[in-house]
Amino acid sequence: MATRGINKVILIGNLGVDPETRFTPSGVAVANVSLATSDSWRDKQTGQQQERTEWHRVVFFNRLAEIVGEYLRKGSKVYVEGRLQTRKWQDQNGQDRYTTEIVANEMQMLDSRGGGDQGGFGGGQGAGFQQGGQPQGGGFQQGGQQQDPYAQGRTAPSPMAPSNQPGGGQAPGQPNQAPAGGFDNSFDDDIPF
Amino acid sequence: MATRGINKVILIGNLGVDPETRFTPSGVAVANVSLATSDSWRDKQTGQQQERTEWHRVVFFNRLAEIVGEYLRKGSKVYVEGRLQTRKWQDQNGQDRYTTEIVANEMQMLDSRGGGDQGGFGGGQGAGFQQGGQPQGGGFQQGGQQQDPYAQGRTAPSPMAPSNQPGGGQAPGQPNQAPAGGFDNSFDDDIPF
Amino acid sequence: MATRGINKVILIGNLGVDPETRFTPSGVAVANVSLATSDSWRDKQTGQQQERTEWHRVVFFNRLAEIVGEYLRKGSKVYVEGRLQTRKWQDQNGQDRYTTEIVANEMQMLDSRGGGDQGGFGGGQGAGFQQGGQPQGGGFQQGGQQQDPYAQGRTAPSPMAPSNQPGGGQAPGQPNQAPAGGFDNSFDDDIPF
Amino acid sequence: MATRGINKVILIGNLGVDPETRFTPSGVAVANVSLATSDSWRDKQTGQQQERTEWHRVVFFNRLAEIVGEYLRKGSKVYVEGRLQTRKWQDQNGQDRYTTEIVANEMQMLDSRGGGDQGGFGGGQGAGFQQGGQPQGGGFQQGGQQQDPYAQGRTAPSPMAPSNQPGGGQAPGQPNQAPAGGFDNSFDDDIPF
DNA sequence: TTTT
DNA sequence: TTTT
Repeated sequence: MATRGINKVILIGNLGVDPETRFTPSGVAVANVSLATSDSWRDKQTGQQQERTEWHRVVFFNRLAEIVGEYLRKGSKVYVEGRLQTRKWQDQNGQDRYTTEIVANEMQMLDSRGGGDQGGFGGGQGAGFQQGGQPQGGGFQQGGQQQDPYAQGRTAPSPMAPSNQPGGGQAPGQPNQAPAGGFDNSFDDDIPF
Repeated sequence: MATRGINKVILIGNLGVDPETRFTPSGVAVANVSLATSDSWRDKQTGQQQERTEWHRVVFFNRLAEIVGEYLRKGSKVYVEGRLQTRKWQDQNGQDRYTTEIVANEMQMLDSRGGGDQGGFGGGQGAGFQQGGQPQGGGFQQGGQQQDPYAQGRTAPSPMAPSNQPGGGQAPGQPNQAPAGGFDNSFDDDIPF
Repeated sequence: MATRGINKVILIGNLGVDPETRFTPSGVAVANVSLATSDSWRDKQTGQQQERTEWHRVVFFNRLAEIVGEYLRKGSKVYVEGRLQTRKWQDQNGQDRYTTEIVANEMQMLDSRGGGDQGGFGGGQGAGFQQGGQPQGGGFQQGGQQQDPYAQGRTAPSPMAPSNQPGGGQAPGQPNQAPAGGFDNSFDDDIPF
Repeated sequence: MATRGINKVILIGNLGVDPETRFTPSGVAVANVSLATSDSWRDKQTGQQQERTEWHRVVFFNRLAEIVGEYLRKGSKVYVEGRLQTRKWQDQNGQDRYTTEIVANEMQMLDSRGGGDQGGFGGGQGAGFQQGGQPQGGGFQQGGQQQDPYAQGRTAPSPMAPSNQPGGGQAPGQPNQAPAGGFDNSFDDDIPF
């Protein structure tokens, strides 16, 4: 009921890839999104126009995750409100790694027609959705240490849906959209997202 | 002048340790702070009271950094507004690592007497400070890849801010963020902050 | 379930007077608060230090209202998050008037000991509270036109708890904390709050 | 330089009418905009779908005002960040009136093609603009009491106070907010904006 | 009407 | 590592 301190993030940006939606074993929908925000400014020294893009890893749960999976696409412009959360996980060498995500509790689509590079969007201009309770996701994401380095942005299971199978990849039969097994992911050992 | 997208963070929390303030070779003040925000809620299943603390790495530049270094202490309660920024750096194995920070552009002290466990605070209740321009810090923090795993929260130079201490850390006179050879930091190889 | 557009206000300030808490006929707790935020800056022309205080009318409902009534006092420092809402009402000449309020959905006490000029505060430093659902207050505040010019900050019934008594003043027997009947309020006919 | 307290508003909505841009006698550009945000929810009692639109009066100064005047149109979808400010003015009976506005310091266009019902928009998807200093507008809007009831929503009827009167409105060519002599404005005596 |  |  109570909250001590404020932890609030507000983003407006575009999806870098299609959302990855999956379900936890307990049936909770989870969607991961990579969101770009860009700053541009003129360098005072050189007078050059500068631009930097910041990529944000955003996680949605429950109904919000389903809406994200259904309506958002690569390129979609969205408003996201949420809170910062840093997860700890271990890479394949057993070393601790940290990934900071925005756990969304509100989302608004800012495109007229879904914005992405794919059609079939049913929403209008600026449809918005909220998520009630705090600590979403059935608590499984509050977890401390996770053994799974795989994450959004790769064709690999997400850390949000950890699976400790040795050979890497997704155990068959799991309600996960990620492609299964047998692929070499050694190239991205250190990539947190 | 222009900004595409919104990237905004609002935090109210307490400092976990005293701020680390230093100056870049070009004379820009930089302060690092570790800020805790806590959520508490009652678990619906067990009825148990739950609490989770989230730690945020916050970076201040210029005048804001000086104020932080002067007035904030471990335990201080502050309001911080800023933007999210993920830095890439390499650990000693040459592997890419990422650290997400809040680059502050506004700060307000929310203690009556500095709040920390140390006295000597000159501020009153709720003194506030803002920072004008965007991309602060002379641009050096916009950098892409950094070689330096050292960070705030350790008695070691931060990647943001090399310090010239003799006994380990940064070699004197080295105007860069690279780790100075010869000191043992193996204990924190994987700690991004 | 859906929201179109974003309407968000974030305030940190001090109460100008004790909160006014009352209950609607249907039993919903309502608290009104007058919150001050101040800007200070140096005038570029004259070099003079300038200060301006902005007063905000904040409304709390349900549990949040009860907490406000119990723990906040004149002088208390609080964080408030909510949405803007403009109410229309009619003055005694039947002319339309408008009052803009912040309908709070989150509140955090930022004092160590309640901060106000009155004791008996049970909270600690930074106790926080949220309110779940949107459109709070049982919907009665969504109302269009209200006949009641009385408002917070006066010893008079609030527009939030409208009562259409002809002679002005509070009808006896209503579950309202405001002082009842027989007082002259003609002097503030045009004051919206 | 300092700010005591936080006074922040974040809106995403659509313009109800074309912006009204003008210049103060000292040459400061000022743009007024009426922005709609809508909430929709399902009534718990009746199960009926409910919707409410909130209208916000937003003021832009300087460069931001010029951009608004040039690129925004009725229907445009925008992100606005600013602070709340309540102005006091007197109606023709000498009675004090109050109008609450959002003084914008950041604006982002969220349409692909300006969104409004008029073409000619040069911006892309999500062009953003900020305004540096605080107290914008040359200080004239910080004023305490203003004698001038004229505001946005005249020359062009505001959605808040629509009046399609032919003879009313602002005298043409008058590039300021001062009351135009000898014109009948009795019809909107009580309209604060 | 607050706060510094 | 903070705070309650």
